Amino acid sequence: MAEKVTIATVARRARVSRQTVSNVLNAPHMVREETRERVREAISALGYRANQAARQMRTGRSRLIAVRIEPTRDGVNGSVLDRFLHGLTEAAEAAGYRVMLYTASDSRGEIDAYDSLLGAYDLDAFVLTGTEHDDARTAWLTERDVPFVTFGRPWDDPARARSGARTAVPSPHPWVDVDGADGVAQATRRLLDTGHRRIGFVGWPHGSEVGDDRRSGWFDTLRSVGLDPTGLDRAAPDGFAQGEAAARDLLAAAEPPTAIVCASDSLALGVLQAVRGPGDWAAGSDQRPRVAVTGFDDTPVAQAIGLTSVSQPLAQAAACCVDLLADVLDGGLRGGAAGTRRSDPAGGGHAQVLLRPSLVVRQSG
Amino acid sequence: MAEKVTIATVARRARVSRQTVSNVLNAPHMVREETRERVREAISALGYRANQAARQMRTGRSRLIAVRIEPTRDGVNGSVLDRFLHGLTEAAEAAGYRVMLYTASDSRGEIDAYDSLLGAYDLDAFVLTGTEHDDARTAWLTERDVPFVTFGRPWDDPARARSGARTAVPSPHPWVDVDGADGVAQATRRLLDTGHRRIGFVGWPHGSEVGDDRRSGWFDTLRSVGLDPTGLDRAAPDGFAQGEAAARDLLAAAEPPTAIVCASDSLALGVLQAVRGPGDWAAGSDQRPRVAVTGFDDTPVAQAIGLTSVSQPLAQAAACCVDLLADVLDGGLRGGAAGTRRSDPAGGGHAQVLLRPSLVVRQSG
DNA sequence: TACTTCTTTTGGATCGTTCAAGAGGGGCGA
DNA sequence: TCGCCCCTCTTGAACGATCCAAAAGAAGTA
Repeated sequence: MAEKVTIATVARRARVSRQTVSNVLNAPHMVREETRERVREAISALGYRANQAARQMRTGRSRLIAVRIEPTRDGVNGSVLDRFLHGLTEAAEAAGYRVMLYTASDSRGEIDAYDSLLGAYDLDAFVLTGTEHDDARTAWLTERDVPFVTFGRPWDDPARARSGARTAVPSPHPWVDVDGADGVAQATRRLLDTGHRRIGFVGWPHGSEVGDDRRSGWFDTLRSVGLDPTGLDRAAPDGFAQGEAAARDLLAAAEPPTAIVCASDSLALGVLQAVRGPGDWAAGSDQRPRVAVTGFDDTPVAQAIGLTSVSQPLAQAAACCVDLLADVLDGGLRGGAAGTRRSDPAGGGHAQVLLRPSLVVRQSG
Repeated sequence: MAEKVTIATVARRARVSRQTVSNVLNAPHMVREETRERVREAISALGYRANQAARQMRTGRSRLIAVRIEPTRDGVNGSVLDRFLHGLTEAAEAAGYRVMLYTASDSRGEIDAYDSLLGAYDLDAFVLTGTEHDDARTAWLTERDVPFVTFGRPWDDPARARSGARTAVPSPHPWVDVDGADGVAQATRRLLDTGHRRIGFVGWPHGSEVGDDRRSGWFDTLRSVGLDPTGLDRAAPDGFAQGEAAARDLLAAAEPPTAIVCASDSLALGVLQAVRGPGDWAAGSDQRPRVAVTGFDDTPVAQAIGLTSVSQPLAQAAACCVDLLADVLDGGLRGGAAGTRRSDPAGGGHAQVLLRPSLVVRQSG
């Protein structure tokens, strides 16, 4: 077992003091070029790595970011969080941070978890996935000046949230989100472009912010080209069977739609079932279905089944979360990720990023 | 902002010394009942929480466990790791540990990650998911006496691995796994019980340990009742289209199988496609398919589509991983999880746990 | 009373790092 | 020449916990 390498070991070898080594690491400009080089050489020769615990004790910063891991959701959308987590971990590593997990069964439990994590591990920041109306968690964190970013808009004021970053309204906290309305609009527009005129929508029951936002993308797009969406949408809880039932209902109308846009892949899978013949299922089939179907989230199932779906840039969203946090934590030293639509804080508001999803076109539509 | 609560704050309030407070926390038996109570009262009144960084600096233990988060796999099986992670985090919290994530693109990168994590954060242990033949990572960790558990058997010697814990062969390191062969055997046996005699198998190409293990469950079960499995299995890389192709090939045989067991839900989904009529897809349908199909992993897709599938007890597996680590780290203070088949170390080997999966029967078979 | 033994408490040292303050040397203007 | 500043580097102290050695107190024994 090799001797433990500390800053003192490095200092001895480079024939300087501990503080100089520390300066090379944290404030290189204060050290003369020649000395800096000598210290760097010693560091890599000895394989020195700064001990985070000791650093944390002095600075109060742990370089740790916490994110909640939720129990797998019902339905097909299980792997979304998974992909986000992976992106988050990767981006955090690049920025010199690590990701720590915690669980909680509800908002109250999540706040307890914050308390415990902050007390024991001095966490630097939190990433919240999914935001609620009038969120108790964001209030708690804000009150205590704990840095955090949400993946999901603060939906407190629907009218404001709807417009999102497009008008750069001051935000109560930094957030990153994917523009669901835009994704659904892309899907709808493409169907219009390929000649469809009666385009239906199967989404979640009214009242869910994310669901209403996605529906608005379909609604507004139809209206913008002078088509009447009335009677062409159905609301159903997320799920295969619910999607199928909604689609059957929609198709039983006097003038059934020739295409259906869905708020999730789970619903879309059910809709496809209601709509398609057996031969169409094959991934390799180039046979067009009778009714075009579009999903949302581009889950592995959509990929397997050949379902056209709206794909969220999860890795990019995760990278943005880390960027925003790094801005707060490191004092704006890092630039934003490339290609993001970023609204910088204005009038006391916080940074907000709204990403555009992309449409992955497959055989289903 | 409240004053920071340290062990000294608690000591002052309870009118004892710091050491006495520390003893109450780490060696309560050394402190007189009355004093102990007074200190406990002060701790909860002040909301004191031990600072892990300071504790770690003195003791060298961080109470942190690391696990790799992999990029989402191809195919339907995305949420398996997700569920395992959730269970791991929950079990770790209960045992007083936290879970930290890291990424790596290959074995070499993973070893670099170990090095970095150990150097910077003094990690207590690692959980490896998925094991390879002749794994470089386990060798590295063993060499440096870093505690770890693998979720997945060490497959170094196929003959030995096949028998698993059933014979309690000394293991090179602690591991937890799910008995895939047993899961497939359960599925096969159930098909036999419901009258099937020609039962096929669609699995991965030979050479993958997990795949061969699952195939053996089907093979051995047929043989045990005097049936000949010859010609009734097909090998295909994981995926929907591959499963469909394999099934078509199988069904084109002179005496096609009346039921097909699959090594994954992805394959099963493709097999179902090759096998079923359109009406059978509905989750609510009670129409029996022409050919019974069984998957593996009980993914959300299987749940949505009504596919009979073998379900891995992932939460339990995660809890076992934590138990085994706690045994090593805390010196065997904790008992094993209830209801596990546990082989305790014998003759210098390490603890190993082989869990039984369960069959979730749905409409598909 | 003095000595021993056992329990409980105390003060000081320590882990590895960064902060605050200061020392030493050279350049520059008065 | 002196004083001042700047640049570079060094020294001592601190963060908050635990470990260690030893003191204080209680109780038993000669």
